Amino acid sequence: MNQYFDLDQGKNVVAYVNNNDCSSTSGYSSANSPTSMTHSPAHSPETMVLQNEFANLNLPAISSNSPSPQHQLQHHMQNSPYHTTQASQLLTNGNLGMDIDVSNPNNNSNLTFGNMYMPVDHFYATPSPQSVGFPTTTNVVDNVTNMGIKNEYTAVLHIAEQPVEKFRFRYKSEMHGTHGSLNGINSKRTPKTFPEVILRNYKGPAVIRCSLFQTNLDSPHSHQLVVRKDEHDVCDPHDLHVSQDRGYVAQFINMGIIHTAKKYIFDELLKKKKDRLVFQLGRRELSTKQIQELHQETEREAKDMNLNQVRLCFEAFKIEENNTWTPIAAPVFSNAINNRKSAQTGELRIVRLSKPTGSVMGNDELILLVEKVSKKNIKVRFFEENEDGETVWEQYAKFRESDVHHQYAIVCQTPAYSDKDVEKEVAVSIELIRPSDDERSFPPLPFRYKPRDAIVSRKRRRTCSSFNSSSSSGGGSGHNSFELPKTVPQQGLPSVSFHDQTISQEFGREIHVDDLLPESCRNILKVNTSELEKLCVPMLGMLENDGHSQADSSAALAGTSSSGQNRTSNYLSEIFKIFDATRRTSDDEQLFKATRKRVKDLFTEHALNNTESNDTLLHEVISQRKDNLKLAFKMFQVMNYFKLHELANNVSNAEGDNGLHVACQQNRPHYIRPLLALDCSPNQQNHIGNTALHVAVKEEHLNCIESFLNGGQNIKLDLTLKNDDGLTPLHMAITQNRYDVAKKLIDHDRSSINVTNTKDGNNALHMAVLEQNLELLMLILDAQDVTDVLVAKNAAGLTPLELSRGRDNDKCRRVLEQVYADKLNLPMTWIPVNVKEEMESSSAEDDEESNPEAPTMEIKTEEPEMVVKTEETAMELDEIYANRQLEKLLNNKTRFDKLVTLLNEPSSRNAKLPKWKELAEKSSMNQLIFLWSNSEGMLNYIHYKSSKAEYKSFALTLQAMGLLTIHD
DNA sequence: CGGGAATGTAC
DNA sequence: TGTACATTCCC
Repeated sequence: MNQYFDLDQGKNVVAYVNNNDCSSTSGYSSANSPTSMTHSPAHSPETMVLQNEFANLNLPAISSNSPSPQHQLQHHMQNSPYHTTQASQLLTNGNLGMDIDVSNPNNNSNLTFGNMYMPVDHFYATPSPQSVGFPTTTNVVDNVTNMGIKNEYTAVLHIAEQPVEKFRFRYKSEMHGTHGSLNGINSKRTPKTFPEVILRNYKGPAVIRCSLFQTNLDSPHSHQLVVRKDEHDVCDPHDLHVSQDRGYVAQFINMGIIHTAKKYIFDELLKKKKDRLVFQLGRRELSTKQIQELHQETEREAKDMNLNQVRLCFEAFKIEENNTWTPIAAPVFSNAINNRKSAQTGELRIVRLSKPTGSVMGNDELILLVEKVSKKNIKVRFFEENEDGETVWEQYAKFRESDVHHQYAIVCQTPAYSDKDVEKEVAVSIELIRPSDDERSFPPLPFRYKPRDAIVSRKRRRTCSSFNSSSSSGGGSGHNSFELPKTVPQQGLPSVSFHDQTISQEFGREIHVDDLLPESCRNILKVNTSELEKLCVPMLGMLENDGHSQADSSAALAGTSSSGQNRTSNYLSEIFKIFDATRRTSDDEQLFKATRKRVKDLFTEHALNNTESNDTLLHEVISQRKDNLKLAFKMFQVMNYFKLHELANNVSNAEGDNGLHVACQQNRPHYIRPLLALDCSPNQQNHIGNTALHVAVKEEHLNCIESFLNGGQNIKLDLTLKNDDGLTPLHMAITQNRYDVAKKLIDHDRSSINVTNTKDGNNALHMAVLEQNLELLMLILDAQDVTDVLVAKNAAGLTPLELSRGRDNDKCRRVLEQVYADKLNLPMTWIPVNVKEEMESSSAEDDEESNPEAPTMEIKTEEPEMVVKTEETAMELDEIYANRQLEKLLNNKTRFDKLVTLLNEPSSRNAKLPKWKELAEKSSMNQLIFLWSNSEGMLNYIHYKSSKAEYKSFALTLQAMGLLTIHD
């Protein structure tokens, strides 16, 4: 009667019993319309079958089974009050007869699992001939003391493998095609595991049943637990036969969960409950009253059933000789299975932060992009843990419900950090918490609190404090080596041109200003100051009368002039005047020192008066709206002359920018080398963590980048510095898909490719993969010793290769797989000049958008050196090129078909030999020829099954035969 | 397979 | 009419 089949295709320990085919296939179907439910189940076709099938079902009273520990626990936690109440009620009522009280207001679960196997139920509810005698079964030890309250089965069901915690429930309309199955919690790609139970303490054959239950009630769930069986989804319950020789293990394989649509919840639930009751009652028809009560109960349950959470119920039965099913163990329930797609139960994840840093003071606006959350049920937790993983600090971000945007973004304000006076950045973590189930996002994202000082005092320290120190040194007592040049420069004569002087002498080398200046500017410095002054005056606005003495000038300068521009020009003019005067009387060391101090003070004073921006003269001179080379270089000259390097070195404005930042922002590369020579630090990070190089990259000012990188050997550029977005300049270049920029950076310092960003832990290679930028990918792979980059894992624990597999990123994946496979460092510049045109023409024919990685040709023309390769490399390039062409060929149906036709033609060498066979021979695949009947087979082999070597060889052979490029 | 988006429905 | 959530559809 029962049909059996092995879930595991015959070799598994258990057999699947399809015991209610009919009822289950229609169980959830929408065809099962509301109206069909009005039928009395007793007369519905499904039930008829059920009845026939289980006509002899017997539920013998298992006298006196006190609950197993598991059982007890279960009920203790879930409905113990009811259980006892119900049981005693049944006992005391004594006249229940056929009627089970299904309307017990106490609890929705009148028909709980627990109680349905209680002898009292059976005693009163199933007075069928078979039941009346209820012989104690041989396998169940009867140690009743108090019927109905203490049940005990000796046999015990044990869950050996829980189901996964999260699983996508699918609607019925989604059930075509194969989707994932409900795996065990320990399941991996290989080996897979499945929910599994073991029946212990029992001898003889038994059946283990698995069905879908609600999580809060001991009642079936309206969703369907289905197993795919020849085109049909068979609904729960699912029964598996177990026996001693199989170790009593039941593994439930290949199950899916169907999300019952709202409108069918009631119907499905009612149906399940009816079926269940009928089964328990030994298959007799239900009385009208029973049905009525079932309806009411179902209505209640359906109203607030958790549709996103289910659990599995496992039961064990013994099939008696008369084909009655006797429970032999207390039912057990799996952990909850959550609907992966629901915002209420799905995984929490922070996809991205708007910025990875904030002030210790808190209240910074932070935007989190997140996976589906519900605004009423989400928190953002900031926390800090010590080495032992103990939480030492936590705070929640502030936001309102309306700050949760469309379930996918949260705009919140950072909490203040516990210690507002930290000296260094503090690394903390951020996670999402869903209060309803205490689910957390994983992994936590790093966030850095920046010291108050970093913002405020960087401003003060760098600008003001350096000024302060200089003014406080007013006594003239040198406290700093800069201030006491042992030798006063003797060249301070008007006739001495700037380019005779050297700067950066500390470096033990000489940089001639000449070298640094653009051709066009050189003779500027030859003009004397008064001429120069004339030149700059019109640009800066009129100078005040030069009647000020040095003593009173500062008041006048700082004074009331309304425009900042004007003030600047006043200061400049004053400084220049001093400069000129000093140069004329340069012999006096004392005078030089005094003058130097005077200049410095003016410089400082000017910046301090720029209360808004804190810009220094240097900043202003560099960043004028209209670039004024003469003025700027004059400024450099002054600073150099007076040895004011420390001013240039670390003076930053309110934004934390030094002169280099400004130059890069304004795209004025000609200032970069002079500034570097003046010790303006290239590694200084402004208030958002950007170095000047970051700025140049961000603005894509190539010339600036170049100037930087060519700054000279003594300039120690640190390419590993990360800005507040957690990115190095290289990372930014990749994000911006700037091959040219990235190349310059990598050429300058290869080691910088190993740096991971602090945003998501990706390194340059990861990022190139994400950008799907093959050129960049190759560029990075080309760097020597890329092993580290290849194996580095990002925050999500993925290597670049794994990352490339994640998405539709075929090209990158293939390249990476190749590289990983044979640890061959592919040359990055892979397209030799001689094939460029060909590439261009053939790729032009490809649909452009499907070819985002199509090489950008300008890159190659811009970088002629990259295509200059040794012969050896050229070979490799050929190979790569051929591989790539072949790939294109195989992927393009039109061309593929053409090639098939072409190769089916007879060989030119031998009319009896088709071209494809010739090809196979030449590419050393003659042993495989028997596999194919024509060229198509061979091409498919090459496309999908060939080894790398075969593929390569085939590509080269095809190329040699001139067949690699086929045009439409 | 999973991810994502379009479409539908109820407030 | 707009929003959130449900359902279906699609790659």
